[in-house]
Amino acid sequence: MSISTRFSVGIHILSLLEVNKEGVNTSEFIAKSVNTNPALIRKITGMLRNAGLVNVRPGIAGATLAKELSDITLLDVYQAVNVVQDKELFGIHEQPNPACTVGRNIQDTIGPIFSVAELALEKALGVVTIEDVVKDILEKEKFNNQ
Amino acid sequence: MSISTRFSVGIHILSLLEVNKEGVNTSEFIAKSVNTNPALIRKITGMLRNAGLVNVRPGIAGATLAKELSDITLLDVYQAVNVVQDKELFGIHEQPNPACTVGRNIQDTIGPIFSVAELALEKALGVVTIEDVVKDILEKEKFNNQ
DNA sequence: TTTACATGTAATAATATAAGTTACAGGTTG
DNA sequence: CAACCTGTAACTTATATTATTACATGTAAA
Ligand code: FES
Ligand code: FES
Repeated sequence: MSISTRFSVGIHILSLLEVNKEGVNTSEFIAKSVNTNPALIRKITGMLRNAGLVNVRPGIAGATLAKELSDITLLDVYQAVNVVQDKELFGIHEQPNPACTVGRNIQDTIGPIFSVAELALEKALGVVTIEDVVKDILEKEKFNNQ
Repeated sequence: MSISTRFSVGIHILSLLEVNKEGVNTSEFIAKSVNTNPALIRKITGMLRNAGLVNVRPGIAGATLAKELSDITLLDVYQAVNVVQDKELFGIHEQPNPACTVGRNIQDTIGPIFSVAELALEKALGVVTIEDVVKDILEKEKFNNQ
């Protein structure tokens, strides 16, 4: 099992909006860059818009960033594209046997532990910004062209 | 999307082996406790055995713990039941466009970042043992019976 | 205002994984 | 040998992802 690529695609889109900020970033253009189809890009862009991360409107070609690069964390993107519902990173088996000591307590015991782990993950995503990502991309690019 | 319940079921099984250590924990017995079917329990028990966490052998009824409770972390279980391949918690879109600055660098940039987040998650799981889980279950049990 | 084009969105299909179920081969014990 | 259990494969069902197609709606320029 892996977390949906909507997350990495979301990061990709935002990075592209910065790197290609002089151009017009239509869903078709972005789709070619990501190597998928425009409808999926529009769906994800819509999610990013709902989260206040990009500007995009019906009929008007191209999306633009709605916030400073340094103000968008990977956690923002993670939450925006809705790959994991809150407190549901780990699935917990439903309806364990209430007649069993373990069964009637396991969910309440495991739940908070899983939440701590989930928060640790989110914290790690929260300290990285799209600015960091773009800088790293441009550095790698420079290095490869030497 | 959620990580497979094999993880929570694995924790459930190990906890049950301790709480019911006086009894014979056959796959059928465990299945009733977890509220699923015996074949799935045998599959997961087999994974726990491969990871050296339980003793279980063909023809012999019942599984037992193969290590001290305090020596089994949730990370051990997480890895044993194979819910997430190493370095693959986050899916990354394949074949981004190599003709694009972002496309030809995004994977190498995102990969390490995702690894850090994944390690943060695993670290959080590594500090909790099955002993902690069992203790909490028994505490909750005592509290509910007051 | 009409034409061209972009976004929003729904419907559909293909693919992958999880989880439930059934069946049976093979091991162990009495 | 008989009863019982584990290991495992096959099949089914359910669910989520991703790709694809289609079209309504919005915008702007000719
Ligand atoms: S239902 Fe008893 S251990 Fe989960
Ligand atoms: S931004 Fe991902 S391929 Fe160009």
